[in-house]
Amino acid sequence: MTVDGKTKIIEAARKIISESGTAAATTRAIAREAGMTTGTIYHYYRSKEDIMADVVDQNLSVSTRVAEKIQSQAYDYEEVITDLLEIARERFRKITDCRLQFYLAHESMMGNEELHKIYTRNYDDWVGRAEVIIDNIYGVPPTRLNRAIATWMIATVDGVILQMLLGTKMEDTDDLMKVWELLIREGVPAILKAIPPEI
Amino acid sequence: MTVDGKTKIIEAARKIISESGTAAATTRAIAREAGMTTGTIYHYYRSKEDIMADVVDQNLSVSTRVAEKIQSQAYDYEEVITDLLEIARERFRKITDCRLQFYLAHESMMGNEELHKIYTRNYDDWVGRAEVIIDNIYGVPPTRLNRAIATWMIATVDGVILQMLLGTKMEDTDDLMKVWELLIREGVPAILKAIPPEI
Amino acid sequence: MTVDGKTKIIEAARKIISESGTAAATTRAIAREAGMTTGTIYHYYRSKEDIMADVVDQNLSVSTRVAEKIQSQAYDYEEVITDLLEIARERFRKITDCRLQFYLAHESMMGNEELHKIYTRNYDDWVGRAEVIIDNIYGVPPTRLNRAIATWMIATVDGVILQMLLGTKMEDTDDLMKVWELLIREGVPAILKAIPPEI
Amino acid sequence: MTVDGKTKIIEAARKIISESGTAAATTRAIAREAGMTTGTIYHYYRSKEDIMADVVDQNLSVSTRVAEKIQSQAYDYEEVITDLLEIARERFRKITDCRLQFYLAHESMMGNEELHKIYTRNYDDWVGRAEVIIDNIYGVPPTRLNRAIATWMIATVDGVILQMLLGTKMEDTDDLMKVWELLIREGVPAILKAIPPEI
DNA sequence: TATGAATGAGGTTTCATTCAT
DNA sequence: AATGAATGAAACCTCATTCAT
Repeated sequence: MTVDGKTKIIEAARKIISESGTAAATTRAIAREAGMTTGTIYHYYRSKEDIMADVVDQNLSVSTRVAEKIQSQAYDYEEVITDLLEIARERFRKITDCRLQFYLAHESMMGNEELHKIYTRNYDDWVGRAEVIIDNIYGVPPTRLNRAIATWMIATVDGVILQMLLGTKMEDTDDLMKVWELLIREGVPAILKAIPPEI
Repeated sequence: MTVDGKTKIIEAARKIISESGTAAATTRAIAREAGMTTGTIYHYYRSKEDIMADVVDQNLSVSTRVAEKIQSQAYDYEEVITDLLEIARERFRKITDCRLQFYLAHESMMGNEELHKIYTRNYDDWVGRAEVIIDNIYGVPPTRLNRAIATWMIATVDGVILQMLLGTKMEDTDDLMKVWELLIREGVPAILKAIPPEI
Repeated sequence: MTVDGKTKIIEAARKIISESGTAAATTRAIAREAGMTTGTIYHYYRSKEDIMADVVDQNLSVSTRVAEKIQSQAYDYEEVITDLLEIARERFRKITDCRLQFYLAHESMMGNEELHKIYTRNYDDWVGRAEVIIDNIYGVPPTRLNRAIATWMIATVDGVILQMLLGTKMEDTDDLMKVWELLIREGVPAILKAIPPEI
Repeated sequence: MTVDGKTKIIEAARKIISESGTAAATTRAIAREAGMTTGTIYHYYRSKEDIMADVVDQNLSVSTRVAEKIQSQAYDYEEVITDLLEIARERFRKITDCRLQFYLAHESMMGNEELHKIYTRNYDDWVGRAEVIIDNIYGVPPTRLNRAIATWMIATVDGVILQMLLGTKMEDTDDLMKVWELLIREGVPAILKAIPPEI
């Protein structure tokens, strides 16, 4: 079964962006990588923007699928912790996909309305899920700060990935994972316990 | 006292990038904003890359100055906490500068070698300082994970700012600040206490 | 009875040009409008130029049919006048067809050799017919200027239509028609009478 | 004194359009004709459309100047007739400029709003002037049809030029001019006289 | 110091046309 | 007959950089 044109184009674009950055992902380069001419690209897509939209879509759909996995289960403490660890490990491993994600974030910031909507929706979704998790697994009544805590939890992984992408010499991933686990197991409960009841 | 050429150019570039992103920062645009012509720019800088390097340098030096302030004091617990809170509040407030920083980070990620070096050096520096702080204020003997913890602390603020820049509907800053304080005061100590001594 | 391919193509091309101009009449657009693919078009026509030639041919053949109607009658003054009025009224009404005609004229003007030949032939024909009419209905012996007069008569209607197509705020069509009638009934005879016999 | 860039570009564009049609007036062709590179063109103009706008402007301003010449005088019959003859003769002679004018008319029809406004304004202006002339030189009281007559007078010259541009084998210009003169001197008065007073 | 015209490589996009199926 | 993927030349346009003045 031959791979169809759109797939080839998206794969090529992903590869180039991951390896050489956005600037290198010109239509000509994508065409070359995909083994076709620029003309052919426009047989499948109406503009470069459309190509990028598809690249994003595919990329975010992966992230979302991971997130969905969690919610579909009952909130068993150990299982959820394991999943949260897995999510981080997964993202650290597929640093390539993250690169794409940051490209898209950048585009979104630059005024791409379409992407902006997608991102707003997605972060809202992710933070919402994290909040539900916090509400349910720590065995304490929900507080007004739970959503802010959820925001920090999502943010913290993004921040680490940002550093990875920036190429900082980082502690080996194992140490980072250990701290992530400690943060979930010890840090968050400690924070929750410290929140005064009147809030 | 007349402002010299280099300064005018850097200021112009900063303004354009902050307001409209790196893509808008063409030599022509910078020249216009700086009140000179493209030709003149090349009297002060040999290439656009050199300009960008200076923009980053200046920008990061501001962040570094803030960080230095902390280290220059004795490690009084309350004072350091206050400073850490202030750093976050400051960054949330000056979201514009963060924008600039993020744009440059993007550039760096996407293959700009010069920027890459600068960023690597800076994050190394910041994480190092954070580590020293952790080593000193919590009254527990340093562990092998302290550097990883420092990494997460730097990362977490970056991640929140990323969400701000993406325009996500966020909790109000007050809540975010409260959680940040709780993380420093309660979360980190809890993590440190939980680290088994053999590590 | 199924409509054959060529007809479908020509109809599609006519529709597109009338509504959106020649620039919009790409092979892809024509194919879509005709309910076929670009490939199929090349079963019926060897090139786009051939398509355009047929479009013009059909369009002009309509105009010519109108013109022929006149000549096939005896030169009864009232009848001819009525017909001349009808021709103008008809053209003012079917402004859409004129649009097509004007677009094609533009193409011809701008270097399309094929179209150029067709137009030359057609105007020659029309002016010839107009000349015969002038020779016959006004009851004066033909003069050397009759052909030039015929040229102006053809031209004058074209010019008014040009203004209509340009969207100029025009007098209502009734007034224009009255003047056209006066021109035929009074203007032309006056001109003919004034031509000195020695010409 | 060296000719400046804009002038060179406009001259080049005019030359190409006049000689080879719009389709031939690509940016590359204009650049080559003007003795510069495409890049330089964009130093002076922001888009091809802007170039064309200047081409139009210059062109129409010539026509307008001619029209203005008439109105500034008292309405002496012989003088006005001479001027009207001169306008037609002038336009027939400078057929090159007319070519440009028709290009612009076409663009206007194709949806160029800017041009559309210019054309509407100009034709309004021209017809207005023609009406004033008719009102004043024929020594008959103005009728309701005078504006329609003015419209036809403007249109008729346009129509003849259209035929010229289409490359029809035309009567020699002398004959056409004679008929134009007869139309002004004999045709129009005859029409005016025939208009029933109640209108 | 400063100018700004000029360059030229490379960007995205369009489109008539071909050809294996 | 018909498809539609593929081609490739050419369109408009951008921009860092150079250079005579």
